Amino acid sequence: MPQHPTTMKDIAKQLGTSVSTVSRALQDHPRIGNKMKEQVKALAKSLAYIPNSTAIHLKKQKSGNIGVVLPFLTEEFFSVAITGIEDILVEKGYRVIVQQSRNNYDRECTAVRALMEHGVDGIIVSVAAETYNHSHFLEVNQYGIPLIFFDRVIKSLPNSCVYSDISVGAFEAVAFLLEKGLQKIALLNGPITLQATNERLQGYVEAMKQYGVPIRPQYIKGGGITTQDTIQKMEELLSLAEPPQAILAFHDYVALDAMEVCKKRGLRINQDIFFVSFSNLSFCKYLEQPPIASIEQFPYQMGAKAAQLLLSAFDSPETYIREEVIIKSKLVAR
Amino acid sequence: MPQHPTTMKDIAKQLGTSVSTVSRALQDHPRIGNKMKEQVKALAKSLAYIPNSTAIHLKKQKSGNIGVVLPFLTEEFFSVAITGIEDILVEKGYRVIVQQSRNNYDRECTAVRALMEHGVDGIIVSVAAETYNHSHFLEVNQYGIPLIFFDRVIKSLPNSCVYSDISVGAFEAVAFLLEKGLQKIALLNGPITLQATNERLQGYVEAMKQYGVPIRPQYIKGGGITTQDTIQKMEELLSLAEPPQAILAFHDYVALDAMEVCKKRGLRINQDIFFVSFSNLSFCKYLEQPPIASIEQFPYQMGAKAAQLLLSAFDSPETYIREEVIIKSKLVAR
DNA sequence: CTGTTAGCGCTTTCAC
DNA sequence: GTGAAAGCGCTAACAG
Repeated sequence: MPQHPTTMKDIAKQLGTSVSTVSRALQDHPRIGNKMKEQVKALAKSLAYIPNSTAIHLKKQKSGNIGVVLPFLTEEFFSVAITGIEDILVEKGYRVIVQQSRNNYDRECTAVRALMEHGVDGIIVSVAAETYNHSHFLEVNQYGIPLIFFDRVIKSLPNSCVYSDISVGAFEAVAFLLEKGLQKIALLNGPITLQATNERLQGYVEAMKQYGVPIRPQYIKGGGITTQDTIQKMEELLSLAEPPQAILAFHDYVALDAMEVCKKRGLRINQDIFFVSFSNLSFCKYLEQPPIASIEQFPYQMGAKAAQLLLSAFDSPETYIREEVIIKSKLVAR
Repeated sequence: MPQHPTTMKDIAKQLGTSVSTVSRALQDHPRIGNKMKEQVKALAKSLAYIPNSTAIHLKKQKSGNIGVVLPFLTEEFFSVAITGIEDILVEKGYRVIVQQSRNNYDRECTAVRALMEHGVDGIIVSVAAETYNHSHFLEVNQYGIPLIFFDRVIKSLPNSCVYSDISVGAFEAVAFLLEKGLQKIALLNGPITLQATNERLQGYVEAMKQYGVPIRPQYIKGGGITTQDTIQKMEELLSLAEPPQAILAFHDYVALDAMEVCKKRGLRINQDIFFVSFSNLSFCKYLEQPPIASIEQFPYQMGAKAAQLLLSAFDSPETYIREEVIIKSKLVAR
C-alpha cells in the first residue's frame, strides 16, 4: 500500500517532463506528441495512477456528488425511486449521497445543510412528513444549488418537481369502489403537512360528489401513518354506528396495518370490507388477501425523471425554468 | 444566488485581516482574540459563508466520503443494513455514497473503481452473487483504502468482515424441523460463489448427521435465486418420487416463490409442507401462511458493526489488525 | 495574538 | 509540442 499515492508530479519526474504535459497527455490533448502520450499513459498505468478527484473538483468548482434526502430507504417506494435516480446519475459520472430524514424535520434540515456544506452539485429531496417549515430549502436556493423535489413535493417553491397525480389516483380508486356498489368508503389519509394528503382528499371528495354519494366527515381520517396511528384510526372507524365497507388507504403499509385490525375483529378482507391503497408494493403478490386494488405510482420512473430534471438544471443554469412533471398513476385491480 | 460563494478571502478582505486569521477564528483557535473571533463569525454568518469542503479535503488528504457497494437497495435486508451503516457514519460526520451491484460482477468492479477514483476514505462491500474474481478488491487493498466486507464476505482476503453465523443458523433451522418430526428436508440453496452458500450446506449436513438422518443428494439444490430459478428447482423437488416435507430456503424471498409453486400444486403450507428461511423479513407478519420459522440476521447491527470496523481502521492505520465479527443469528418460530 | 508563506493535486492560460 | 506559473479554497508550520 503506497504511503503516498501516485500523482502527476511523480509521473512527470520519472519522465523528466512537466506536470502540465502529463496532465495534457492524460487528457489526450491534441498538441501533445503521440510518443509522449504513450509514455505517460504507460507509466501512469504501471504506477497505478489514479487521478485525485478532490483536486480536480476544487479546480473545476464542482464535486460530482449529488445529494438525495428522502424519508426511509427501507420503504420499497423509496428504495426503488433511488434506484431510478442512481441509474441516471451514475451513468453520467455522478455519485449519489443518500441521507434518510425518517420523516423528521430536524433530521431533514441537518441532512440538507450537511450536503450543502459538503459542496454537492445538486440536491434531490422527497420532503419529510413532519416538515412544516421550508427555510432549509430556501437556503439551498439562495446558495444557488439546483434542487429538485420528487413525490413529496412543495409546489409553492420555485423548484422543479416530479410527482404522481394523487388526486386522479384517489378519484379512480373511489370510483372503482363505487362502481362495485360500495358506497360507505372511508379515507385513511396522511399528515396534512404533505401536499399529497390534500390531493388524496380532493380526489376522494370529487369522486363521491360526481357519483352523488354524500360525504360523511367521520369517514375521513388524517394524521400520522405509523402502525399505532393506523390501528387507532381503524378502531374508531369500525366502532362507528355505520362502519365503512371500504377503505382508501394512504399506502399499502397503512392498508395492511388496518387489515390486521379488521381481521382481529373477525371481518373477512375482500368480503366484509375492501381495501384500495397507494403504492402497489411488490410483496402484495404473496398475500393471500391483498388490497383489492392498488395505485401504482412508478417510483423508478419518478426517481429517474427527478435525476433528469437535475441534469437539465446543470445544463442551462441561466435559462433554467421550473418544470412540474406529473407521472400518471395506474389503478391495478387484483 | 451568489455568483461566487463567499470564501475566507472575502471575509478577510472585508475585515482587513488575513485568510489565516479567518481560518483560525472559525476554528476557535486558542491564540485568536475574542473580539476578532466574534467579528469573523458574525461576518461569516451574514455573508452565509459555507466552508468549501473540497478544499479542506484536498488539504487534509481525505474526502469524508465512504463508499458502500451492495447487491440491491430494494432488498429489505440491505436497506436496513445501510441504515445501520449510515447511522454510525453520518454521526461521525461522514457521508455515505451507495452503489448497487445488482449481483453483477462487472457492475461491482465499476462501482468499486469509481469509488476509489473518487477518493473515498473507505469502502464497505457486500459482495455480488456473481463475483468470481477478487482483483478489484486487491486493487483497493494495494491502494491502501480501508475495505470492510459485510454479510457476503470473502474470508480469504485480509480485510475485516462482519457476517452472520449461517452454518449455525442452518443447523438450528434443520434441527427445529427434525424435532418436529419432519425428516425429508430439502435445501434450496444459493450460488456457490457465495461463502454463505457453503456454510448453509454445512449446517444442514451437520444437523442431519447429528440426528442420524441420511442425506439425499437430490434434496440439495444450489444455483440461482431468481424467481424463475426457484420455480424450476421447486418443481423438480416436488416431482421426486419422495418429495420433501420441509424446505430450508436461501432467504424469505426464495421461500415465498417456492411456496407459490406448492400452492399451485394444491399443497397446503404449514400442513403438507413446511418452510424455514433466512432473513425474517418484516412483511412476513402480514402473510396468512408465513414460513414456520425464519432466521433473523440482524442487518441493522451488521451494517453498524461494519461501519465501526471501518472507523477503527481509520483510527489506527498502522497497528490495524483484521477482525472477523460474527453476528449471532436467531431462529424465530411463528 | 496575527500575518506570511508554502503547498495539497490538478488544470489552464500564457509563453516559447 | 512543451514548460512555467498562477490559482482553485483552505490549513498549518513558521515567523514575528
